[in-house]
Amino acid sequence: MKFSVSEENYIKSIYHLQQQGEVVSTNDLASELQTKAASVTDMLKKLNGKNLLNYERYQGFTLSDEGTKVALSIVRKHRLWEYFLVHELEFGWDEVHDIAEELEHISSPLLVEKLDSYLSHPKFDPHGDPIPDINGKMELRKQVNLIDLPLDVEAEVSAVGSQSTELLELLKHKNIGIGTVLTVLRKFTFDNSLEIKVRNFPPFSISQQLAQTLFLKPLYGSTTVGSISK
Amino acid sequence: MKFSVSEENYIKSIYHLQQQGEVVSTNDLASELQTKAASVTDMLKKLNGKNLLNYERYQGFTLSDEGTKVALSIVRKHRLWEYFLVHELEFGWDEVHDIAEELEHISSPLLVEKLDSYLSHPKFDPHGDPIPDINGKMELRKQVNLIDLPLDVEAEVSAVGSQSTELLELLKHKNIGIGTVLTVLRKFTFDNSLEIKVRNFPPFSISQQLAQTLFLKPLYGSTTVGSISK
DNA sequence: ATAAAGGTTTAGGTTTGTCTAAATTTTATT
DNA sequence: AATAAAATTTAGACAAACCTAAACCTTTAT
Repeated sequence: MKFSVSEENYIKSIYHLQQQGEVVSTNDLASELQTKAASVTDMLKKLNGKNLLNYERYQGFTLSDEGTKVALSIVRKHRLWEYFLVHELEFGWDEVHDIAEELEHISSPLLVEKLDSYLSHPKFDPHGDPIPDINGKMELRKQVNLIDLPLDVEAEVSAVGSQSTELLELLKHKNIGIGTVLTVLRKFTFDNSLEIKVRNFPPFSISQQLAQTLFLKPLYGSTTVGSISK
Repeated sequence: MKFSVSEENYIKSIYHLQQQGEVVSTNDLASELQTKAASVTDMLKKLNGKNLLNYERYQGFTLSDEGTKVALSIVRKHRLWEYFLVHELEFGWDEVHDIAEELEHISSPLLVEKLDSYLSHPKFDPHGDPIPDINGKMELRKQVNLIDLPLDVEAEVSAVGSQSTELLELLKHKNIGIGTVLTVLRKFTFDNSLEIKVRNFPPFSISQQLAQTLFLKPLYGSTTVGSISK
């Protein structure tokens, strides 16, 4: 079955919101998509009619198994293209999101599989997010939020919680990226800022807001986890 | 300035029709785009309003300089992507047209330039068509239609006049592709069929219809030719 | 030169995806 | 438990891109 760009964007956003809290609300989706609640309701009816949603009016909604499958295939395309843009075309990891947002709607399934082979089946995109395989399965990194990382434990930055230009600019300034290995030296309760240490750099501090967007993998540990595929 | 996918498709089709005869008609464009004449008129008004056309009602139309610039940038993207699909992703040259038709609408100019560098600035796409550079300039092959090729002259197939599946299927069967070197042994006036010879194959015959779709470059000879760029 | 034929445009309508404003349902408060 | 507040849905409109049918030019043929 084929879907419009608009339908695909709704499906993908619902998927992402579901990662946070079980059920998704009309208003949350509207603000995620920069649109109005009334427009969301219209689209929900349409997607529900195609059996992509579990939807009861006024009660919130989630993706059906079928909807999840569609979402995962879009996420797969998005992350494979991001990988291509960064590792082949030499884009910066902070420049690729908008382009991948367009490329993810190219419809050829054969293209996706050829791209995947060409890139040697990467498991994670340049932001550290896992790339679903053709059946929707992906590796799950045992990730810890930097806020929760114990003192003096070495860990590798594996994902960032947002793609905003502002965040990526700050990370670039502080020389932090996917793969950076660091340890927390001190935590200050006054403002929840952290003093951290990166190899070859003097210690420096980062704010609570920044720490909350960084996810790390304590050195060693990764598991494969199932998902929808029927 | 940004254009919708629909606008871009109209611009590209007008460009291609102009390659054949000077001025383009509403009906020709409608049949090229598989749509109705009335829809074409609607879009013509829109494109004319954006100064992309030279248009007088009932009198046919052509692309303005600005319109030509837009067309060339779309053609550039289409042909670069085709090159990528065939030479990097290992698609067959007969499988890439529809995918490139989608990819050509991805808007990032930086992406196009990075792709061009990545591919080492190719001058011709897998069908033998020239790829415009960033200023719209492209090489022009001194091409001869197979019908017009003199007897016993060695020439290399450099372009095919259509992308129809039927044609490509037949070419595959006869082992003819871009780069194939052949000579014409005889011409039969009864049905205008040709007896041709390809190295390492016994001579075989091809029909007038097929010969008309093949363009060749007599061995050696290519020129750079200017185009819109102001 | 004029009528028929053919091509083009206009008029009015449809679908998709959006919107505002009003109505309805749920939730939160007292 | 009743009502105020907040969230959601419905109703009615709009723009883009398409359509059919009718009107309008241009070309062609007699």
